[in-house]
Amino acid sequence: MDTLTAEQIAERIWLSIAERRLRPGMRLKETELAEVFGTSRARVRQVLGMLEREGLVTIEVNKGAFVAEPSVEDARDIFHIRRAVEGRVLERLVDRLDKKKIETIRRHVEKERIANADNDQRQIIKLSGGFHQMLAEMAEAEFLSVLMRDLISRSSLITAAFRDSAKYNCGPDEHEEILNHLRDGDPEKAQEAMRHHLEHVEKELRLAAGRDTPRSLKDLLS
Amino acid sequence: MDTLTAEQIAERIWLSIAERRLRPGMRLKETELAEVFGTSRARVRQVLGMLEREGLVTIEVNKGAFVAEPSVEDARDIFHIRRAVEGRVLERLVDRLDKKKIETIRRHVEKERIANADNDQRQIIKLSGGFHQMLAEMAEAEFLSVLMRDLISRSSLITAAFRDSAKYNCGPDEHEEILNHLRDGDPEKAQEAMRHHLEHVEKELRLAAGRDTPRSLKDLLS
DNA sequence: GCATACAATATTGTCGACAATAATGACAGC
DNA sequence: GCTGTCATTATTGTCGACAATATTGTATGC
Repeated sequence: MDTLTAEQIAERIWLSIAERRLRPGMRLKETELAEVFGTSRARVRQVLGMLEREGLVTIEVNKGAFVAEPSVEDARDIFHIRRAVEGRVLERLVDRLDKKKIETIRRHVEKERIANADNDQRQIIKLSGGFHQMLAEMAEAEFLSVLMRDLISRSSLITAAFRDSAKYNCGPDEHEEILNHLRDGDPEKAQEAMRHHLEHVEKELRLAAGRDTPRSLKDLLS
Repeated sequence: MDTLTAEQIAERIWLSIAERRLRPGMRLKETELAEVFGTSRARVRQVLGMLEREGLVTIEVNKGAFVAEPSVEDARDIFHIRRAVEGRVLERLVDRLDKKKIETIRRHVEKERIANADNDQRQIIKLSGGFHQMLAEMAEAEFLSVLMRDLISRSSLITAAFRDSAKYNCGPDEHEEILNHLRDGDPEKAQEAMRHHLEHVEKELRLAAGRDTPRSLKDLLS
């Protein structure tokens, strides 16, 4: 892979943020990124624009790009909206799922299980988001896919920022439970399982008092 | 106004689409746009990227940018999701509105009324979207504002594509009704009025059979 | 010694030139 | 006269150079 596309670079940065290698507030210099990915500054700027739109970085004019620093309120809002959107997705899914799609999802969950067994963090993160993205795409509403992509990005950042352990331990069991209810054609239970899943993820965040992401040195030293 | 910012250019193009001067499918050549707005191609490309993310234009690699052509399904989906999102906004608003904010909204609706009386299409479109954007921002959830902006853009395109008359006759009366219920602290009635408002707008679209936007000459001549 | 002004450096913002690709038109062969 | 091929033109994609701005370092006056 010689020349990376903007999307590929964006994914790499997203993964670095989700893996907590890039922490909220960190500076993202254009020339550095360009060197790292062996590309031009122009492309890096394009990528940073995409990431800003997805809420992963903030860009200050004439200052530069930084990994975004979501607030506790942001975290709550995102999960709140996400519960609503995932609900709509499942609503739409019941009419649209056939054996073939169920099988596709099943294979995906299987991959998640393997990645978990291997403790392959990068794959775990990618596949975990991919599960929800796949459901949104099967709902066959263009905008829901776009929206879900956005929500997954922001959720990844929030998880990285507020989670206690470095481990991304949202195992595939809950995904499989949702899948099983979908297979059984039981939308209510699928909805319930999804709600439970999202609440579980949110509960594991430290949203109470201590925040992980000092906004500035001032906050850090006060 | 000598040099326009990317946002200003994007707004101008959005307005042209909403006013039906730019129709779905129309080609948007970079050099032409650059000349029209007295700017560089680089900036135009930046703007086109923004508009693509908002769903207003589609970009085909090595082909160029075109005004997006929403399908009937897209239209239904957008309004479906929009109803849900506007509902969440109103939910959050009840706890957050004070006299000052109510007054701000009231003044906005007043402006809408004036624009309507003057039959100033451009102002009508801007203010009509601005009403919903204002509510979303008062809900104080960053992501809801971003989301609403997106939904408003796409709704404008859909309205332009599927509406019978050229007139943008979503008058300020329904906005005022929502405002009144909010002022009275009656969330249920506000929700009801919003639902009615959005359904009214959607009902006025020709989403049944005939579509306004031929995807290609083949469709047009078959 | 401290603060302020100024210079040097680093970083981002903007643009125009060139390369790559697609669309169009001309021409030759049949 | 029609079709396929090639050349021409038009348009988009990419990049590096330069300008504008912010940051850091240095010196100077008090």
